[in-house]
Amino acid sequence: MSPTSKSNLLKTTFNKLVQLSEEEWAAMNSHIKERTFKKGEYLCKHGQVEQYLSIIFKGTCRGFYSSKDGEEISVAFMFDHDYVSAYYSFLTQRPSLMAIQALTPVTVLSIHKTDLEELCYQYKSAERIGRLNAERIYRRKEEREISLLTLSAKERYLQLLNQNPKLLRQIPLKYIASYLGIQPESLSRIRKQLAEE
Amino acid sequence: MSPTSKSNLLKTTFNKLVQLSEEEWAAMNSHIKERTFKKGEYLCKHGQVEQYLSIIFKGTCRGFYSSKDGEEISVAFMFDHDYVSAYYSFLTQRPSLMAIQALTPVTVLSIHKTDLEELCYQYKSAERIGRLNAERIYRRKEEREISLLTLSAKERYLQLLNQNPKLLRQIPLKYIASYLGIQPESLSRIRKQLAEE
DNA sequence: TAATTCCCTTGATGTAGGTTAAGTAGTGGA
DNA sequence: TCCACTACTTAACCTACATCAAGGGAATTA
Repeated sequence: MSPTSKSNLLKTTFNKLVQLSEEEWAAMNSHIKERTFKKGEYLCKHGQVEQYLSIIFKGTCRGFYSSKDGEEISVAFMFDHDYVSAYYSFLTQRPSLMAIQALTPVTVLSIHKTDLEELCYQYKSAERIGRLNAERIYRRKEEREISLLTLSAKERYLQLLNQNPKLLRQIPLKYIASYLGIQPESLSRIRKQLAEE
Repeated sequence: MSPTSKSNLLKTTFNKLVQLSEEEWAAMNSHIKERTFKKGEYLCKHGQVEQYLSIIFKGTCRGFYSSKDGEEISVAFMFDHDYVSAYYSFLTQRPSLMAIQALTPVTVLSIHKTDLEELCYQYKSAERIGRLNAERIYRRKEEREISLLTLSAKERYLQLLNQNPKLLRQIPLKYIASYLGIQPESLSRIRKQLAEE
């Protein structure tokens, strides 16, 4: 795809949060950096400080924690045109507990923390972008909390498929299992059950 | 307690988020409203739009959702000097899915959404307070997500007691059970088990 | 192409927590 | 004061999911 369509993606995405003037847009655009990752590479590792707020141009990522006993817990999957960032680390500039890994080859359009702060301070939209993003992901966590507290693993799986059918094809089942809070074996059995119905 | 100490509570609390000038502080203080609730009353009901961001001067509250089958799911407990608000509704000004109930007689110091927006727009701190609050509660949800995904009910109970021993005395066990994602009977068993050890 | 590894599945068995039912103690209202 | 109600507990039984062990197929590497 052409640089123009990448620009368009960014423009569209940011405009959902704040109405940027041509001037603001041009200033922001000049700081956008394209980054690519191979399958399996990390956009952000555990312990690293997240420098970028990015939007996925093409590809699939997952965010995950590591529990004390070394197990990986997937907590988010991100696709084309989604935001991607180890958000808490990005906000606080402290070492990240969450890692972000490319599950396919990935191209993202990134803006650096410093640039975003500077730009948006200048244009009075920084706090707003930050606030709206925080609110958005907070809401998502709240929904997830309800889902974890009230639904069975099978119901959560169906909900997930319903919300995001792409998952089925693109993401290894073991990651989906950990996202659902169950073991891969259990997910296997749930899928078998559903296929038989 | 005197009005002065109430002022002090507010000043201290807000100053943790933003450094307010004397002028900003005076302006904000003039819009603070004291509200009281009896035990069992609601600070915000399901379906209502949350108008206030409040700080508890004295008392204990719980926030809870209702699942489709009519069950209550407690998701937060708030004590003296904590923020309290049906936050998502406050942010979006849409009807709240979360209700907030006084578990004891409660006195809060509240600022109205409109006043906060106006004030802080004027003083350039609005978005900042909003952002920092959203980030704070987001982080809490993230921690809770991990806890729900990786710990057993018994471990979550111990973690909760550890973080907030007051809970033991002040909050009915059935609410704690629902917060932990288990039935009251199961919490009973867990408590018995722990007592025997 | 063979070898290795990873991913997914299946089966057998174990366990945390759910469900149902019953009983006790404390609390507020008439 | 008695009644009704709610909060909490206990016990018996049941279910969803975990754990352990094994095997097959696809993908990666030599």
